[in-house]
Amino acid sequence: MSDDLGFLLGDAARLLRRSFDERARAVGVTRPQWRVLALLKRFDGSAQVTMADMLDVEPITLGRMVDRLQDAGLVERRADPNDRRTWRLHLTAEGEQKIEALRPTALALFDDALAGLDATQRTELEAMLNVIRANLTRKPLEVSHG
Amino acid sequence: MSDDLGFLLGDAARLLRRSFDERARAVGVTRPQWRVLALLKRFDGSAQVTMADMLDVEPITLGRMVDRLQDAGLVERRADPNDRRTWRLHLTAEGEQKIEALRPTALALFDDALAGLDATQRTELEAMLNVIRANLTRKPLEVSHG
DNA sequence: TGCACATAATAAGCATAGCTATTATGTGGA
DNA sequence: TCCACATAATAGCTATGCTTATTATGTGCA
Repeated sequence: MSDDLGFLLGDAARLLRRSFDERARAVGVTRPQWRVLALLKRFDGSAQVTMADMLDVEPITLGRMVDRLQDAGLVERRADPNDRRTWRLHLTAEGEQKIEALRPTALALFDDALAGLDATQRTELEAMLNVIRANLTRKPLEVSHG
Repeated sequence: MSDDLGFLLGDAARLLRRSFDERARAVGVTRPQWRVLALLKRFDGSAQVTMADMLDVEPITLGRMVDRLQDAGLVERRADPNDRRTWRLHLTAEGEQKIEALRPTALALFDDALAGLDATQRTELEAMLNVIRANLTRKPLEVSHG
């Protein structure tokens, strides 16, 4: 029954998020927030629309997350000197600390989640999830199949 | 990098939900709602707490979903004759129709999502996701690893 | 009987995430 | 120059899903 795969995927993802949140609560950052921080560490100074695109999330969704991250003092919005519409996002020192603080938590979680799967299986799983992600990611409609 | 697996899983699940919602919007049911309806078809008359348990969701989360499903006329709450605390949930005729209407949509979605994975890979994927789910599902603490 | 505890459901509050609509600003063409 | 259109961000609405707290009801024990 290939239906089960859809349910399974949703279940596994929800459990992963729940487990992350449980462990990370003390640090005060959720998994999606952590994703934003981690991406920002690599691409400091990105515009919101760029970040939203990289995370494959709607701009408004990212905007709300940035609201909260800014309230928490982890991220800063700075005006773009060339385009008054855009905000440039920057990690604060506190934001960087959060990322470091969460690293062991995240590693432990993935360790627990993937217990019982050997290296080969993990590689295969990663490949298959990449296929699914690619299949479902919004693409230019050239690839239409209708 | 096993970190990527965690992100990937979340991404794939989010994309799956988004894609389902896009396709199912015309029918007016979301993926989680569909899950409730589908489970109810198999276990008509279940109490809310039982349903929440089967879906591995908090009772309040299910309660809200039932609120909306009831408003939409797809589900009915009927009093339990033996226990005045509990509600028994029942599919309405309209609810059953929704399930039927969504079946081809769901099948097409899973087809698209899993395109490029052969039967063997799908079986493996299912097995691995089951392992992950089992690893993360709340269990009695006998299985402690601390 | 009556009190302690458990259980079913709900309430309030927050975070993620989507949709449509709106506002402000940038840009290209007549 | 000015108008049409595009783009960046936000607002309001809805739905999941979690946490803690509360209400109503059931049950076991003294």
